[in-house]
Amino acid sequence: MTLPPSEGRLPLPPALPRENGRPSSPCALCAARQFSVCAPLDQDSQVRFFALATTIRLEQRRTLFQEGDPAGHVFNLTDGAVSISKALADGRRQITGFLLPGDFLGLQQGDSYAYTAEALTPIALCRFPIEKFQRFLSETPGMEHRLLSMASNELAAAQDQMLLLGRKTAVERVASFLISLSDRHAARGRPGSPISLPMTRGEIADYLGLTIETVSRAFTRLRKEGRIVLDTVDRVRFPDLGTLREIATGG
Amino acid sequence: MTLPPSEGRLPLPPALPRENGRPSSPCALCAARQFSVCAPLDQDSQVRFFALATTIRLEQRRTLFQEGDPAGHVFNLTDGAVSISKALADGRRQITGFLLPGDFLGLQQGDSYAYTAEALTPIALCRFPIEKFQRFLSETPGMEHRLLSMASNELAAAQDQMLLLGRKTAVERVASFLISLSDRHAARGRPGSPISLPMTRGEIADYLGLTIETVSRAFTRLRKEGRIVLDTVDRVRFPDLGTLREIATGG
DNA sequence: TTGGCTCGTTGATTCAGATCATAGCTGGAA
DNA sequence: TTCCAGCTATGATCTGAATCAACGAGCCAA
Repeated sequence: MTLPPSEGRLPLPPALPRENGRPSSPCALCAARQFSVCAPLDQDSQVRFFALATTIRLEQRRTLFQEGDPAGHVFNLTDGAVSISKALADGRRQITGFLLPGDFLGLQQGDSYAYTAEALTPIALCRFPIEKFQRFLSETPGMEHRLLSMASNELAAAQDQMLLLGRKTAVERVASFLISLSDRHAARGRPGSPISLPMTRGEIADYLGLTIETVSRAFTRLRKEGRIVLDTVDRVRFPDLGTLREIATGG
Repeated sequence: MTLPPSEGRLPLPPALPRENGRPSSPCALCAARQFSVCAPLDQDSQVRFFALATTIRLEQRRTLFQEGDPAGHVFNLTDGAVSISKALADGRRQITGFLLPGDFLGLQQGDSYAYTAEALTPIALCRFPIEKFQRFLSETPGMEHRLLSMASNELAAAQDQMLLLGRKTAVERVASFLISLSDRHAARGRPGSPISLPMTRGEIADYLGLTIETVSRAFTRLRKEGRIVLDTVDRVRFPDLGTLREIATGG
């Protein structure tokens, strides 16, 4: 699966004077900023915050960190898409979330990561040493509030996903997945249709608690019933979001 | 299902001078305090915090609030057990969590509750008007930090539950459920075995994404294999937590 | 150009859990 | 004490999704 370089995704920020170092503040150029943890910071705080960060890039399919690794950093995704997942000893895997620019990773209790994070596309992130991040949190009014608000949203999304995994049929799951991706694009001010799918059918299956074959059959059925149009295998249009939303919610 | 009054649960706090009003500070007597959002507060802050609260009791099987209700309050559970759930239009229901004393409810974005909360047993709670609670949060250092830490824990638990719902077999789900209840009891300094189950088989089924019959069969199988002992239908002993834990994690 | 990957789709068959049906148990009400 | 309603357990059957299998398309490397 190859993504068109300039379609359906936020552009990578332009190369910076001290890429992989500590440029003064490229935040002004960061397309993810307004959706990130750093959104409420004033100019001065933003500079202080960014000074703690190292900007990182990672190629598609690479692992950012693994479940069980000692947790030394937290991350703010600025470009690309990431999956976070947990696995059982025998290899069964559940993807618990797909992250988009502005999403935050690594917030954990304890001293090791509770899940694995992998790049679905080439990604860019701000990486913060966890102690510096914690200190900044406690010194900067509004930051914990912002993180709490983001965590609340994540918790609500997690509950929706539990309803999906526990009680929805295969077609309802796929419809819900597409709707929620579309909504997240729209919430970031980008078109909700068409959207590109940066993940494979196998990754969608691991997210929805299904197999590859069942996901494929659900796509086929939605396509034959006219609920979706597959321009390519990784590009979906929604002729009738309303009906799709009804399917997704079991209406 | 009747729970023995003084076994397996924290005792209800003794009747207070102004029950259902605003007593000065019974927090000293509150068995849930050290596990609650209020744990890190000093004596003075605790009194100010409690002054915002109304103490509430609710009978078994009553609804505290419903998905979609306008959200005016947040709650701190001090005694008993609560289920939180979401439902689809046709009645399919997913219980997303069982809350124990010290757990916090109602934290939500937007102006309505995103889930339904029901009393599994007679319960006692501290109820806070949401604006007063928010104001206290912003005025009291450490409170948002504490809530963020609680939300992180909930998020980690939610991810575990997604792995369960997406990828575990029926027996693994029931074993995981029992282990996690046992662990939560132990974390509160109470015995991890035997434990009482304040919920019906139907509620366990709605929590595990199964049917009543499948939950019942899984209990029977675990019992016949010697992994659990059912003293009564709502009281479980664990002769071998190690093996049960292995079953739960797919080992 | 060819060969060998991976990925996605589709068909045939199997199976874990859902559904349907029945019966025993328990606790509260009369 | 009896009765009844709700809960739990268990057997029989059904079914949605998993598994097993085959194949075509796209892509890269030789």
